[in-house]
Amino acid sequence: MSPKTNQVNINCLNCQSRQDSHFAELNEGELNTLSSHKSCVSYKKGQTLFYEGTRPMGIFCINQGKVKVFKMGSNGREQILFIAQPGDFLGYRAMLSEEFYGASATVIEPAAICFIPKSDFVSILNNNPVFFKKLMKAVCHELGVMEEKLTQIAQKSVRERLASTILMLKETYGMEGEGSDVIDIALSREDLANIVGTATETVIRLLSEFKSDGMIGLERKRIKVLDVNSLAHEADFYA
Amino acid sequence: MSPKTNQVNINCLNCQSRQDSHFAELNEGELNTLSSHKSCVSYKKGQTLFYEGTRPMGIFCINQGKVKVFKMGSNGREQILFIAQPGDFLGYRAMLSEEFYGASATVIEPAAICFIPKSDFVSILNNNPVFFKKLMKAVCHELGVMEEKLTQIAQKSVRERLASTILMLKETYGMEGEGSDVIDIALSREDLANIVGTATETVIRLLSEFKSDGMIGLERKRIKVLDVNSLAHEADFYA
DNA sequence: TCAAAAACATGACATTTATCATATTTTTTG
DNA sequence: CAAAAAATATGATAAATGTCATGTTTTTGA
Repeated sequence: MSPKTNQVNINCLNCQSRQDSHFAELNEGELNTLSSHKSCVSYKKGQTLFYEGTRPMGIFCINQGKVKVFKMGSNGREQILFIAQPGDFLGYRAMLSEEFYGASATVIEPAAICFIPKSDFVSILNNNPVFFKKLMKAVCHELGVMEEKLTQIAQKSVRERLASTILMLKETYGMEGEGSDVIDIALSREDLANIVGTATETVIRLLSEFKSDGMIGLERKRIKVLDVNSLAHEADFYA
Repeated sequence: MSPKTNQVNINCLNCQSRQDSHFAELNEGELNTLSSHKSCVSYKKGQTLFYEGTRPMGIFCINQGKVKVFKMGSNGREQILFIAQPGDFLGYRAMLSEEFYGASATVIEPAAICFIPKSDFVSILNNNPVFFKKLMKAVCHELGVMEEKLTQIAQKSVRERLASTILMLKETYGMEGEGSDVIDIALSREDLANIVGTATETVIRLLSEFKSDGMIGLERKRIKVLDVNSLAHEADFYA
């Protein structure tokens, strides 16, 4: 209808991000099925893929960009559960447990994201036991990761959690080769606070301290990790 | 060898707890396979089923009793992830993700627990897609529950979390009918603190306050919920 | 490009919660 | 049963962090 949609054309067969995804080992037939049934859309920063409390109709597969997945607390603050990047699936947990979405997903860096209808995804799941097992393994791993995060939030100080989060972000989203010490996400201080589970002001203050101590550099929004060892020390034991 | 073992004989076919477990709908053949391969042991309070960091060799299925599953923090305090009861499986998450145990499991109320070797469990999983799907659904649900817990710990005050935990314990472990307001677990104040994620002294103080305010009663270790509404109010919004 | 909005930053202060000390009660065990 | 150990309880205090206020810088959008 509209003269210009934000629809984009991505074929699963040639998808660069597929190698990093659970779809890596699907056969050509399955990939063609996916390609012909899915829809692909480009999103701007701030657009929301799905909202907590709504019913999942399929899964999202990220081709490009980054997406924050978060729950809204009763105080109105977001708790960011993880940040998805190319190759990641979104929304399959709620779909497979047949529940409403337990979290919302909002784009934080311009993205291209494919949507695969529930029926197609489930049909692949039913016909490909290897894929099913791989996904099961992934969910079980995720659960372990979440239990670890829970323990960290429950037991570590904000200072320790921030140091630990910076190191994690560097590992997960650090650039390749040259400048690998720069965290390559445009994260606001507020988002960072919502990962760590603290107030925005506290993050700002602690970042200043870490900078004064020479552990990190701050250029605009980008955080540069200067001293991994000191940060690791801050992260490990009670301050 | 030993003149008197703590071995017990439980047949899956007649197991009362099976109705509450993921094994509820296995067929007779599968149940017989389970029964002939598993071993069943009775445990006293304080005994440990498995330790964080070790390799899973199978799954534990609880017939009787209660077990706390926890991670040890770097400060030496336990973070209790959940409390398992009859019908619950333990250790399948790490087994299916092919990782070491991410948590330890220790008996908190005298228990009878069956151990099913990995190969038997996996073989049922491979031959029974319905069971596999059910388990997948359960893991996905668990993940959602864990994400909710994470958000609560990150965003709510200790007071709110304690009120919320008391209500949860009443729901999950409350007795039937008469006296359904009594939480039927022998939880030490320390264990309770390790669920809530706070210091033992803080739990003791807050329990005293809740008691003064008439929201709960304390008889020995048992907590009696007297005013659900007030507790819910304490749990929901910032104190 | 410029104005408005959003994000970032810093100070002052209040509050929650952890920690340490110590006393009392309950439970365990020889 | 008595002694020892563990759990519970309470007070005093300090530290960490949240909240509110306000100013500055950066980003956004017309």
